[in-house]
Amino acid sequence: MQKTAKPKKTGRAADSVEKVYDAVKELAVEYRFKPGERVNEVELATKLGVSRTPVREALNRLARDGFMSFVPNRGFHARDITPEGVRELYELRAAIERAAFRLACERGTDAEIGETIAIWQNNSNLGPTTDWAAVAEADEAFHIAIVTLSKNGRMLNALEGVNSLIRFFRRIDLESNRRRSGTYDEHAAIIECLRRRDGDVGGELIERHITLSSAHAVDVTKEGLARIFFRRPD
Amino acid sequence: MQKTAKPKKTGRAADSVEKVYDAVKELAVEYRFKPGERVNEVELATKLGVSRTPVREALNRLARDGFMSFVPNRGFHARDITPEGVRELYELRAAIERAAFRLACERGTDAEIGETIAIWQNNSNLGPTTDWAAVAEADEAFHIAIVTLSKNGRMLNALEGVNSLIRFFRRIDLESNRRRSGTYDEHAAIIECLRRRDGDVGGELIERHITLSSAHAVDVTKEGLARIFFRRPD
DNA sequence: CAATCCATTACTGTATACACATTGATCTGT
DNA sequence: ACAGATCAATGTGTATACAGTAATGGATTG
Repeated sequence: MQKTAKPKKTGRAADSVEKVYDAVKELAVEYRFKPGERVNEVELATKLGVSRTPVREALNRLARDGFMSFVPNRGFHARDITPEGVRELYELRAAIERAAFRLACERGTDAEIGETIAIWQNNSNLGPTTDWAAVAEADEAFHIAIVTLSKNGRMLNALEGVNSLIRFFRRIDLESNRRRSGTYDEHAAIIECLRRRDGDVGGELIERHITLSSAHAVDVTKEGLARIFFRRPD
Repeated sequence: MQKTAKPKKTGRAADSVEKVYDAVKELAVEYRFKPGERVNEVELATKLGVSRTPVREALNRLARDGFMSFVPNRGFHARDITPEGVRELYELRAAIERAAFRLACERGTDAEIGETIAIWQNNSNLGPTTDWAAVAEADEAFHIAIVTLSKNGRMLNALEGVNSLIRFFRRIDLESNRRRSGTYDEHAAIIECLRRRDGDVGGELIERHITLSSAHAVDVTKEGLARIFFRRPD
């Protein structure tokens, strides 16, 4: 009997909430829900092959993550999309990453810093490409790597939450002409500060690096709206 | 028929989750659950007069807030208490407040800044007191007021989450001799920077102000442990 | 024709039932 | 006495039922 073929004969799933959470989070990250739209629990439950109970538990989690708003007797509604919201997220990200960079310079071992630099050098060898999803993924990984060096799991956790909330916009931002050019040099300068363990200068650099993106909040929001409403429903 | 006596004749509560969330969060904030202890769903549900369904929904929210950890098939467990965890929270708080202070200096109107200063002056007129809960509350309000001026709701939200996670320790910290003395002067210096809209200097001050507390993480954790395990069960 | 009212439909909120997993105490063989 | 097996008791995970609330659409009225 193959293991992957059948989900075993298990009478109980026992991890439905996690599965629903991951699936719905993915939908929410990509704005598959229209902004402000009510999320129908039975529909979602049916589509995912579970009952409403685990769906509601997952939605409660997602609400605390910032992906859903909840109105009593009116259920869960997908997050909105506004320039202010995007700007605020970028500003929070900048705050976390600046502080984390300074801690990383204090706490990262030589080996860890060297490893981080090596990974960046490999990833930046992508050369010219049009796979923006891959570029965005590498960018996110770069920033995560630095915050990991801060040895502050709470900051890392908070950053991951923010990242999932802005991922949709970050991709748009990186695709735009404005950011494409500068990103490499900015990362290079940040990496150089990390090598020198210059937390003050590097912290300022990374803060500005991110703030530059927050300045485009209006543009990426417009483009995001277009993608949400013009894409094929699939 | 009195209104408060009976919860009306309503057949459905319709806000059980909110009530449970608030009640259990209060317990978690004050460490009424022993660190790591499994939270018994039926027991909690019975005590609160509801069924397990809203209890589990509330616990799922609290898990995302950082008050509970969740292990499949083993339910929800109360958060741990460790010096590293406390330190990490203070560091995250410092990161948010520093950035928010700079934004507050840019974005707060003269009226808002004046109002914030006035509130602080009033609150600092408490004089010598031993009502540490009130002192801690005023302290938290002071910091919240500044972050509010940043006009960044996401930062404010994140800070409120962190605040609820460290409130237990903050009170201990403020009660200790170490912090009691310096706090007033530090706040005064920060307020003066806000008046001058000096975001850079004030940001550094507030960051250091908070980092000073993070340096006591080990001490407040020890004292916290003692209070958790030695207090009367009530 | 527009606005309002009302009945019907659709959806949410909570309780309960039951299957499965874990836990821990008792038993067994050595 | 003790490590491992066994089994009952406890507790979690999900589905379902039902009560109550909002949303919808058509009839009614000005």
